[in-house]
Amino acid sequence: MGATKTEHFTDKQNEIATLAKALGHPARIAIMEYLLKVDTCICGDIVNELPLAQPTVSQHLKELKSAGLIKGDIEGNTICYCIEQKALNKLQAYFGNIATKLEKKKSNCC
Amino acid sequence: MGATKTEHFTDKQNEIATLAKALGHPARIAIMEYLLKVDTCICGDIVNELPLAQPTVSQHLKELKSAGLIKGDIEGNTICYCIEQKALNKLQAYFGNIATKLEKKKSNCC
DNA sequence: AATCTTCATCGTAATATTGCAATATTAAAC
DNA sequence: GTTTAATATTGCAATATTACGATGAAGATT
Repeated sequence: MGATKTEHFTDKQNEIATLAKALGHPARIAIMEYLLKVDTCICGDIVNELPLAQPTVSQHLKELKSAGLIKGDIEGNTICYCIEQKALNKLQAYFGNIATKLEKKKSNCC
Repeated sequence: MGATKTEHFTDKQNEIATLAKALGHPARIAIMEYLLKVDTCICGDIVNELPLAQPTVSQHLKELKSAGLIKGDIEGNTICYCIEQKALNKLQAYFGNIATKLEKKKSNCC
């Protein structure tokens, strides 16, 4: 096996899982944090920021992009990668909602 | 390889990545949502809620637990699994913070 | 005590991920 | 047009994940 049975879950569940999965690696968290920190988007130096080889970083960027967490614009022979705000808003809303509901419940269990 | 190079990243980055990774599967998202919805914690019927075999569900629960997203108390021969609120608060805070910073930035790029 | 119920673990097959060296691609610089 | 610089792609080895049948452990039921 090894293949996730996505068919059986709702679109929303799959969407959140995809976003979470893409962030489920410290290198990709580090990339997001770097993109958040940097003002200009001359993002060629992500490789220098990370302790990983260039192809590996490129692959992580690709995964973040295909999950919709970042977008990349070609600009000459450099590429400008940026955080896709919409995706982060979704995550914020999702976890905010859960946290709020948990607060209300105030666990009558465990 | 296949093994993540966690040593090179900060504890915080690894922590968030671990939480995100654990949520990076629709079945585990579904489990969390079910735990959130259910009032009582007679959680033996998670298996019935999901389109997966019992050992698979058990394994997903184990992963959620080892990531610190849920906790489980043995109660007779059933187990009461509940959401670990602290973990959800961390996620909320993390993504809330990023979303806020993005809002302030108002992208001068891409 | 034999049985049932609930859940965990083991073993294993199929597939996915991680990481990198080597190699391509593409555009700017010369 | 050749070189340089920045990024992507390919191919591959090591490891991890996903899923499930079979089996085990342990309390509850009869």
